[in-house]
Amino acid sequence: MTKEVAARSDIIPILGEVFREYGYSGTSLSEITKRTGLGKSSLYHFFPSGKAEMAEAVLNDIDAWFQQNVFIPLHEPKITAESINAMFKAVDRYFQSGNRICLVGAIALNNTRDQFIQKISAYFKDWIDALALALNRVGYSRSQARIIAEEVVVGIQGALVLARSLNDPKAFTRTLNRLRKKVVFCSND
Amino acid sequence: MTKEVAARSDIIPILGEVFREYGYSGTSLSEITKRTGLGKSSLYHFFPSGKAEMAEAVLNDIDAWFQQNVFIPLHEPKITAESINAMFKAVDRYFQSGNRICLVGAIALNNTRDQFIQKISAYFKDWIDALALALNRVGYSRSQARIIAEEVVVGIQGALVLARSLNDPKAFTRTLNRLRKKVVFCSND
DNA sequence: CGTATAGTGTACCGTTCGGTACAATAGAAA
DNA sequence: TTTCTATTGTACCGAACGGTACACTATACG
Repeated sequence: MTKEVAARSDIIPILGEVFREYGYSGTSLSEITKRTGLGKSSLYHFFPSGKAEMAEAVLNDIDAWFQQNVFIPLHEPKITAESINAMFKAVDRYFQSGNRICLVGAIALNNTRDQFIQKISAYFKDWIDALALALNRVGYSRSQARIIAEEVVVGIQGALVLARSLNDPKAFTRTLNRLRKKVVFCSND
Repeated sequence: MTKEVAARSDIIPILGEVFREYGYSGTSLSEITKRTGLGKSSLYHFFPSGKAEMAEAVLNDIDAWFQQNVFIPLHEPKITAESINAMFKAVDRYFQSGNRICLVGAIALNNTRDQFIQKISAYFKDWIDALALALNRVGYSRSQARIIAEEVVVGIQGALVLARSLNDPKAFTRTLNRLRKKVVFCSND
């Protein structure tokens, strides 16, 4: 019952790493067996529908992380500039200061997107909605909050692309700092 | 000599479409034969090294387009705000107002990146360099021009991710307009 | 015309793909 | 111990993969 290692939930992060590295179609089951140390039979025991179910589980895992660490905190009624600052910290931690890509965004750019379009669009919608709500509560007008929230999410995604393209994680850090300063310290645009 | 249809250069845009749709690893030769109408033997006649050479040709094609329509115009010594406006127009046309993704960015997020890293990083470096130079000539300080140039490219890439994720090309148009206004009309940040 | 080269159709190669069948094992519960 | 379920190793499947061999046709050029 109280097993030290709960297999299924333990391998999901590994699956995430692999998908991040090879993309969905580029990830083979043999690579997954290598990295997880599990044979095919075990994998199909945990994920009867195979690769698609694994990716789904990874996306759910990502969504859960963002719900807990980003979206829900932004929904707190008593929100301050510091709370929004905290979001930037969480984001920086999650994307390892630009060394980690956004799997959701990466999948969105491939044809794999069609298979996971609900989760992908929900991820970005939830993020923008939560941030817009928080910005509104912190003083921005409703429409202004929407615009800035979208700008922040766009900036984060673009910065991840650029950091990866230039092999320069600092590009992500620069963008994150720029966005944080813009949102938290001043509202003049 | 003066053939009506020069096969190799004609199919490169088709290859681009296919890679955009399926990603590099997700694109199979059989899909390519379907879309181009060419058999494997013809494909290997034009691209002896196979899929990798096709992708390389596509990336070269993209680079040539951006050199001609974006980078070189930005290097014109006599540059005006209107010239920068023209860049935004060219970008909007290329990405079909948010209905087309950036293949370079998409490849950058996959492990395929390692194979094409030089071309990918050159693409973004050239873009930012050219835009920064133009912004500098138009009145921005050198350091300010760099920062804004990066912000613009980051914004474009992020907007393409978001537009694709939300199935909402308008998100791209919104971002492009925001960036254009910020860069062209005012320099207060 | 003849000849050379550019381009193509067909059949095939070995490998890897995602996925399945099933018997064997491990471990907790009784 | 027995028993049940959770987990795994091994062997295998047909299909698709990227790529090659080679003979064939079309076309340009002398």
